[in-house]
Amino acid sequence: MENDNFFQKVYKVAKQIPFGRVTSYGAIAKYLGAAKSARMVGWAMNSSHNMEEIPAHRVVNRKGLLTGKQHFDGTNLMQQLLENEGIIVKENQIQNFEKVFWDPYKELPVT
DNA sequence: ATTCTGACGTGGG
DNA sequence: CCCCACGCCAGAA
Repeated sequence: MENDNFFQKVYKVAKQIPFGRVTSYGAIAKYLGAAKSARMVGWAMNSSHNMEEIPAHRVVNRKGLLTGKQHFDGTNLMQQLLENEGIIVKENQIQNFEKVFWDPYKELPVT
C-alpha cells in the first residue's frame, strides 16, 4: 500500500467519501501526510477524469467552494451531482458545509 | 535547466 | 468574511 503513488492514495480516499458528504483537498492531503501539498490533490483529481470513477464532485476547497466545477463536462455538472446527493449548493458555495464536511483524518483509520 | 501555472492552504492585515 | 503574499510540488512550454 505504501508503494501506491500519491495519486493512487488520493483516489483511494476519494472513493471512500460517504454519499451526501464532501471533503476538502487539504483534508485529504493531510490524511496522506502531505498537508502542504494540497495542490497535488487537486492535480490528482485533474488526472482522475481519465482514471477510475472518482467522485471528484465531493471534493472542494476549504471554503466549500466548487472551485473545480469548471473542469467538469458541464459548467454546473458538479453542482448537479452534489444536489443529487442532498447537498445544497448556492453560487458555487456549499451550504451547511460544516455539516456535510467529511474529514478522512478523523473518520478513517490512520495508517 | 528555467519559468509559469494551478481543482489549495495558511497567516497577517 | 475579504485581500494579499508565500509555500508546495508536479507538469507544460
